[in-house]
Amino acid sequence: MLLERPFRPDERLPTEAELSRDLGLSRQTVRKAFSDLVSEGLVYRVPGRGTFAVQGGQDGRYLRAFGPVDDILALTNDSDLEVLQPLARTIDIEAAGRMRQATDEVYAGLFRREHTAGPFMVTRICVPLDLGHGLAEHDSFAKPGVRSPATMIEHLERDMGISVAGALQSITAESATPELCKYLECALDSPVLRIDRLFFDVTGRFVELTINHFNPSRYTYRVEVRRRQTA
Amino acid sequence: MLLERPFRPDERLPTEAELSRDLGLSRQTVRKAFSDLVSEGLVYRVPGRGTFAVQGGQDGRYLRAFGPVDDILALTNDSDLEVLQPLARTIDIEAAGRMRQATDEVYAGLFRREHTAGPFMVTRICVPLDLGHGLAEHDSFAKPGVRSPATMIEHLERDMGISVAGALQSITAESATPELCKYLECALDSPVLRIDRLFFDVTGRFVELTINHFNPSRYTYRVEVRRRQTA
DNA sequence: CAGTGGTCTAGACCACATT
DNA sequence: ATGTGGTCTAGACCACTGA
Repeated sequence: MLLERPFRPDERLPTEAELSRDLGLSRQTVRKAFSDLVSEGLVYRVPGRGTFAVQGGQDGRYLRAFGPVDDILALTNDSDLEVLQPLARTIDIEAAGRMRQATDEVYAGLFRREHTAGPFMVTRICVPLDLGHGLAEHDSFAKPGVRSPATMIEHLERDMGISVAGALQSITAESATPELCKYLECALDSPVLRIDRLFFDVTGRFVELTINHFNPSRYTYRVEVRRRQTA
Repeated sequence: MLLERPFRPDERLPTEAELSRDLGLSRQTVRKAFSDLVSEGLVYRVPGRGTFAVQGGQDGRYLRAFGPVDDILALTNDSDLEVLQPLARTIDIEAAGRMRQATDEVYAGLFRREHTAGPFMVTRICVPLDLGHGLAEHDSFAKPGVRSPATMIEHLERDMGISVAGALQSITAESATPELCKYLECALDSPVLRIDRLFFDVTGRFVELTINHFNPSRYTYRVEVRRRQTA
């Protein structure tokens, strides 16, 4: 209510001091309002720089859940990533489109995650060209057969200076293709869980697309969803 | 850090005034700390009464996501619930156990949700005995064949005075059984999406268990997950 | 250097619960 | 009447950013 939309993506919003002065409210009240906007994912704030509008397109068809993105990758704990097809520059119109890229090219590769109990997930990972350049040199993503506890998100955050803010997930069920059977050690046409994740950073830019297939006998996706508590 | 665990479920915690005095902090600082605990789902607060510990058992294996529970039921929009098997008192050891009931009995029924495009979901709904008594009289749940835009959550909240706080979800893929094929209009052994939801109220008590099977060609589960922003 | 957001203190008034 | 959490004001200091 406080701020009149619309703001263009990445547009800088008025500062706390300005709003406090112009609206005749205390700074703490303005801060509370901004804090709520951040919680709703409408703006992001950078200490020393200001407050900015998030890129739009969150078309409301999605449930908005708030939680540690790190935990989405909870499967990462105690699991290794194995390179099946190294990350390489590829033409992938669909992936490029879903990440809203201007080109048809992305960096893409095929990977597998395994537990002690065996492989439970095959993932195709796609990243935009500019981010892929730096990543394609890591053995963890580029060397066929290499196993490591790597996570693409970690590399994006640590080495590329990106702050991943969240992901859009689409979850469905599919039949196992011959390729999936081979990698997941399941029967042909048996049901597999498919989860697509489109990651975005704090500015709303899409930074990674993963298409994940899970062997349901070795993995169940568990999520706790909580009603937004305004307390 | 502020408060030393453990607190028993529903145990009353010190008030803001007490902590502020005893710890030598301002009340606003204590409030901020409580606010964070609420966000993490560790306590709940009731105006005029106090602050209470949430029932334990959240064993940490779950991703904690924060979002409007109402939206979990987003599928509820523009969809009707059809009674396949009315809500009735039944012995269901597994359901009773998952809801941590003392007995082996629950109220359970089978329902179906349909779009204009046709049925897309079959759901088995289980509620504890004490809650079921009041619900089994609603036509929306008790009369075979009845279709209505009902939601069990709505009834729990509006008529039973329960505040649903969230749900534990387990998501996996299964093969369609003959019964599911009939109801979901899909092929035998085709993949279906299964989502189990265990709902709890603000005190941490489990109030409903639903076992949902989706026809993946008519429904995809979409969720936006965001990293918890402490801003 | 001035401006930004992040944190903290201190005090006020309110609606609501309990006694 | 008392005590609870919810909200607001007013002012302070800090770390960090950018010019």
